[in-house]
Amino acid sequence: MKDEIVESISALLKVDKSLVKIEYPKDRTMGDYAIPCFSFSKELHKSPMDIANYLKENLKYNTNVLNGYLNIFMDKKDVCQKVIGKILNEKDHYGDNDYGKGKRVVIEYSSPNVAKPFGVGHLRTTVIGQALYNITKKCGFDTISINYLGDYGTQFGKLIYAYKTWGDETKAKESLINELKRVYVKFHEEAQKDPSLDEEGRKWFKKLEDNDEEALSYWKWFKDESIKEFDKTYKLLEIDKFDSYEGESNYKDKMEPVIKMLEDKNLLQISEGATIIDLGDITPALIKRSDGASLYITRDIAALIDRKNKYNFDEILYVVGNEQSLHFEQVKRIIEKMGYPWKDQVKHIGFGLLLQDGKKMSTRQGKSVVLMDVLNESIDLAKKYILEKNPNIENIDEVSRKIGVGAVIFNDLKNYRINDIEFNLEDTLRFEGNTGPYLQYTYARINSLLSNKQNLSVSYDNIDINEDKWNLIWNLSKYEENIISAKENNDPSIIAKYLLDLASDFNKFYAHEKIVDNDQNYTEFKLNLSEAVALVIKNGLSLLNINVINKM
RNA sequence: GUCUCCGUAGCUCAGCUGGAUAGAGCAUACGCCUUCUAAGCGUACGGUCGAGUGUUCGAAUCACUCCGGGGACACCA
Repeated sequence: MKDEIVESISALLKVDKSLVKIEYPKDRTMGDYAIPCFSFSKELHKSPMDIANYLKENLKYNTNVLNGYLNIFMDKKDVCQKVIGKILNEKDHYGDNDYGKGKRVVIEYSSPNVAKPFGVGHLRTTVIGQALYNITKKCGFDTISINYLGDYGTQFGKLIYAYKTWGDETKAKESLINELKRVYVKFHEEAQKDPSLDEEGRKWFKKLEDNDEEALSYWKWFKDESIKEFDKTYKLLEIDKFDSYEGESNYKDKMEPVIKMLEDKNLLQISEGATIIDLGDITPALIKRSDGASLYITRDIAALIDRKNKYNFDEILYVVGNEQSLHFEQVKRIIEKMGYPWKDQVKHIGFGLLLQDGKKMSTRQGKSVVLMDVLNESIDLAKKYILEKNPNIENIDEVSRKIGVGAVIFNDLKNYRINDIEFNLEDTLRFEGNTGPYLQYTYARINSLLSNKQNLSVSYDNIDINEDKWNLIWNLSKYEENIISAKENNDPSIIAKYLLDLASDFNKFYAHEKIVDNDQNYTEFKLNLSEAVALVIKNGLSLLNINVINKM
């Protein structure tokens, strides 16, 4: 619809298409599309009003002119028939588009640390990453998800030593993660008294690096058990699987070649005993410690080059906190200095902190909060609220799980990702206002209406499309452009806001008029419209990895 | 100190690739269920868009300066 309008205007005024901007009027009653005519004014040496009036005379659309804007009114019945028809026909595929057709995107996200509980610190990367994965696929990209586990480093030497020294096999069988946590704490306590323990840790890490069998088998055991443990959290979040599980350990033998390349290109310098790359106006990157050990950035560069070779991506997204922006800037500069022409394909998708009372979220002891605990707490609270509203509900466990988990995810995704978000379980689970449960409630409401549907074909002859309905239909037609915008900005909150707006429009419609009435044809039309809304809510929430509920 | 992000209603935030009277939710006060899920809808109250200067026909939006807050800044990841 938009393209046609741009074509006609640019032809009529003989101006370049890029000059023709199509906006949405602030007030929806002013029109469906708005063309500001100010920018033509300079080009054509006429007043915006004259230009707008000229367009009004010569365009085949129904228009009006106000304050230098040309407002266009679409044929409501025509749009309505097309949009509803398209949605009911395409169902879950409504909004599919080929924005990214033929292009490949790699997304790295979640990335919990092996041998540690899945902390709430990894919630944001997980849900933002997963939403971007879903959105990207919807846009037709060939998408690859990578979970880059923190599975390497001196702490594994310490863990092996600690487990060998103080580990209890029976406890380990119950929960290896808890047992590792216990011995790791013990290690640190003992190491305070006896610093030689740190040396033991380093020795075991060295053994691990040298592929010592015993060290490797412990390490592998820790890693396998950790992944099993993570899968419980992923299952609750309904994240099936990642296309690739990698770890820092995958790159232990790929770093030397990278360092060699850097050397060959004369990029390395020695400074204060360490090996660095000078990056001009930003902080130099530390490639090797003064003791010769490699660092995080070296592994990241090795991994990046490896992925480029392996996947030949058009874009790679790193869903990692804002605080690492310097790190990624360094990575990009180094890639560029190495002579690779694709540094602009590397994108850091940063996000703000999860705060509680204005401070980084942690337990009373200052430890990181276990994500599973937060989700379970949310589910319990949801259950309590649901039973207050509806004591006879069926499938209470399933419903409270979907609402409890969905609320936490929605709370994370509803705001612009760069901003810090305040986490308050009460607010998150509020059953009023801009929340996940509000959307799920709207869906459930529509779902119960739909039992009245008779699947008749609708005649549009005597149908009145009032403001409530038109707002809804117009909003439904904008779904695809919102998905694309969410991808362009790599920001799932665009979808979340869109859905809130849509649900709000539906609830107005629902409150203002009766949907099932005596007029069979009109009822069927309103039910079709309702079903279209339900399909889009379901579809949009699924992009955010949130489930809908049929009854609540 | 340098770099960077942020500053919009009492609170949480939209709007920011410049455009028509600055929008939601929560909170507060009212109103709406003999009729489809009131987890909803509506009304009222609430704003020098941190401050200033500039660019522009037009600035919450762009640029610069300042103020306030967060984060990063070499041997962690």
